[in-house]
Amino acid sequence: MRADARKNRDHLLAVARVVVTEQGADASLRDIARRADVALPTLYRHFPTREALLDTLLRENFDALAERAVELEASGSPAEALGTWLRECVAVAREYRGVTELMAAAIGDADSALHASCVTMRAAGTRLLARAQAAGAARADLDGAELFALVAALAWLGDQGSFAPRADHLFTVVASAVLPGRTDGDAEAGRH
Amino acid sequence: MRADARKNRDHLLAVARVVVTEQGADASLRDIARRADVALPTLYRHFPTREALLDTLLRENFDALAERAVELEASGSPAEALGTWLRECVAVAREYRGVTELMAAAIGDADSALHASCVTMRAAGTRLLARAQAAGAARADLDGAELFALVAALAWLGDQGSFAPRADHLFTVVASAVLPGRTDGDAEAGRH
DNA sequence: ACCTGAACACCGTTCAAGT
DNA sequence: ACCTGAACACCGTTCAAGT
Repeated sequence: MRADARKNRDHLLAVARVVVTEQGADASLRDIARRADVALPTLYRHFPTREALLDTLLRENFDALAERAVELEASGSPAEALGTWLRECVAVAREYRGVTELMAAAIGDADSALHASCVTMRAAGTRLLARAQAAGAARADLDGAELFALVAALAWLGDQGSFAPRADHLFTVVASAVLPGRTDGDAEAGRH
Repeated sequence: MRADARKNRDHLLAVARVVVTEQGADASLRDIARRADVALPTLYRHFPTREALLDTLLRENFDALAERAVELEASGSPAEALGTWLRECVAVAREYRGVTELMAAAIGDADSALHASCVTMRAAGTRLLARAQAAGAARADLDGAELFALVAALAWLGDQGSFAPRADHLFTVVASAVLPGRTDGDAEAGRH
């Protein structure tokens, strides 16, 4: 890649991070290009699709979650590991508004630029879930795809302004369905 | 209201019902007006806001849910009544794509045209929840606002194509958190 | 190889003019 | 009282032309 192109790409990404933080995943691409002092077709050249751009913004965090899962697999109780990881997943999925719809679309579309990251994340969750199930700590009738969906739904709740104040408590409620009988390690037990 | 205006209004509503079913809650207003053979400002005159239009489409169903709650309050076990009502709520919220975001926005905004309907619905749920809690059947640390949020989240799951096949099962999972210990009356127990 | 101006077809919103 | 044509400011997407 030519030096000027590299510079444009990096700058576009930095600006996109700001704008998507402000406006969410459906931010105006025109606005991003404008604020990056670049013509719109330049943005399209580097990121042919809105998803390609968001993929680049998200992949880092998604892959970090997969690594984090490996870490947690080796430590603590299976139940606590899963609970902690779920909480961190929701936090990452909430980093930008509107990402949950994207996750849902990407996991189901092999052609999506985000697909690989989502599949990696789901696989990591599936391993943690299986370990907790083997220990009898997690609901047996759940699979990784459903865990992924629950994470997305909980992140979605946090994205809706009027539900956001309840999002933490509702995480606890749903987590208690995934990990029945677990009383330690969740947000509220840890708080008092 | 003048006869021609009434006719326009009714026709707009009928067309909107079709278009919103096809395209979801963010359907093109221009398209609705076009397919109703009416100029765009005519649509704006009758429904000054997209929300005002959707409110009219939804109010009927939302109010029916409130009535349905009254019916269920007087019948069967408190747990079964709540479980049945929750399932029907999710079904109504899934009637049009994108309604869940709208519900979340409307419940938190007193100026929204949908606000009253949402508040009525939440109140109905709160009564059913309180009855189930008094019977020791429902989780004590939940309130009506959280129940409303859970319904919206479950409906949202059903709206995401890739999650939709899991939506029924995830309803059962979440319902089991709201109504712990209940083994009858849910979709899966009823199916075998 | 990379960038840009300019166009195209859309959208929501609003105003002044018609009947 | 009600409806409409037409304009405005936006948007995503793409092409031909520049360096």
